[in-house]
Amino acid sequence: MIRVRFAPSPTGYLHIGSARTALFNYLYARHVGGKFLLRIEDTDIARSTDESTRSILEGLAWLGFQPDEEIVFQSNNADKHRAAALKLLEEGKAYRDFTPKAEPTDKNIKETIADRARQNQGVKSMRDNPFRDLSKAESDAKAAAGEPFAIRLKVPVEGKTSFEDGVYGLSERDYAEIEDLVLLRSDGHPLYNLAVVCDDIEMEITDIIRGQDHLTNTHKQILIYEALGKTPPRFAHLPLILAPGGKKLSKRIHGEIVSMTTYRDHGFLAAAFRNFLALLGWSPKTEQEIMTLDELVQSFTLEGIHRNNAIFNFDANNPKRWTDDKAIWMNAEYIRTMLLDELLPFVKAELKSAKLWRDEYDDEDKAWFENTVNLIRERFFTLKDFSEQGRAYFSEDFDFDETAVNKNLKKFPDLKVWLPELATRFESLEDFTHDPIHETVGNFAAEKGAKLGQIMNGARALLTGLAVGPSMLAVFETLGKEKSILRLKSQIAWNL
RNA sequence: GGUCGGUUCGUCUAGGGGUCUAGGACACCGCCCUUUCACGGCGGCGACACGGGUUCAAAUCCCGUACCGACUACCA
Repeated sequence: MIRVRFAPSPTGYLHIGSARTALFNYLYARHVGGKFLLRIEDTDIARSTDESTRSILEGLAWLGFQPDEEIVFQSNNADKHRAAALKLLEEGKAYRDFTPKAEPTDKNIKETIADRARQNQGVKSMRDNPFRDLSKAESDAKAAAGEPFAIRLKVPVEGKTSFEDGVYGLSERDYAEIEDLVLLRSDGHPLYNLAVVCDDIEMEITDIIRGQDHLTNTHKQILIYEALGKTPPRFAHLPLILAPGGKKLSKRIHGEIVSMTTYRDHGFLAAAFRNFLALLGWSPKTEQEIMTLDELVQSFTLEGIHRNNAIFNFDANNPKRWTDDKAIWMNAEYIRTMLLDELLPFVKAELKSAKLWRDEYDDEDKAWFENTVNLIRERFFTLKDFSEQGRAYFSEDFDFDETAVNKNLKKFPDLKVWLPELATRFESLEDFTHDPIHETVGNFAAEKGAKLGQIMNGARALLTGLAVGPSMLAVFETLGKEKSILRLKSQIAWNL
């Protein structure tokens, strides 16, 4: 039985890269008929928060990835991790390091590490720790005397680790490049690499699919597996999702754009976003791009995953491009092509949250509601559009777009009397449907010596507040005789 | 600095020695449709990082360079 896990650390909301990692794990598990598990890696007490855990769970739920077994919280296993470290110490595969803990500097931590690595270049061996070969008696004595110590893995002097990565192929690393990593902090807290390995063993994980940033960690973890006498699982590393310019996509620099909840809150359909995410770093190798979850599951293989990083394209300074163009397009594609019945609940929820929902839409006005949604969805990009651009269809209280008013109304002052006049013509219309409306407006335009478009667009501005939208005949019909007349006569837009 | 990885249109990608004058999608531009448009149809722009090899033949294999990224913590 194949068992995979998604293991986020709760130090923020669900990141777009993590979401994709979760997606790929999920697709892989489903594809091979295995299990998809979830583990919260909350061992960094200083940075982990319950709030983050909730946010991550919420994001996963939105995307539709429910774990197949109970969620594992890594912090609950700290005792087991400690025991493993002690066992390795006992067996002589690890040692106590009595070197005093270095005080953290306030400088950028990444830079500090790189600087130190540069300085140590060619000078420091990975095996020159003075406590590495301390006799057991001496080590025990110091420990008994209460001297604080960390426990480090005793990496062999000669040899190399190697594994076959499911995406990157054969990966080898000389022991000389790997430090004697710390397993247990001097305050007794187990560290990441140890915790991960122990938990993956405990959870019987067979395949680890995670970000490429863990590629080099893998060698350290394999060393731990070996020390523990366990066979390592299979590994597959995913290329990263970067920001425009090829830089790391971070919440600190890029803000809410990297958070999954942002997409939900901006009217994205989970199915559309999931589809978009799947195509970032993976390809079905066909020309089909719109794929249902089932289709994704069916065609998902590790071979389709790329080795090069993908860029999540967006422009923070351009509201129209606040997120990746293709993601927006895909959402629009879903909105206008999915089964209407599947879309309706989402529209209902959106209207409810905008206080535009009326219970009649579920009852006597059901047909009207469905037709209207079907009519206006053609040009919409997100669910938000139903309550914003589409507001005039559901409420009398809507705004007039400035360009619509200027371009289609004020530019033709005659319309100020013509449109109310057209409304009067409508009053005598028995059958307020496509053909009679068409005839009435056509005759009216001819009478006035105006172009049909001039009348139609003026009416559009008055009836919908916008310069764009569906065919006006459909709009008249949808809004109905009463509202059409009322809005044509209204002088509000003229006084703006 | 070291180790490792990567490099096909602006972006996501197909391709893995000949079928490549490099295919698709998004974006952009133009035309058509038309009462508007953000729909639809048609078309256009646009890429194999660079330099050496190997080969009859290289986007595809090898080497080097450049650039980008990851790791190099008693973070995860």
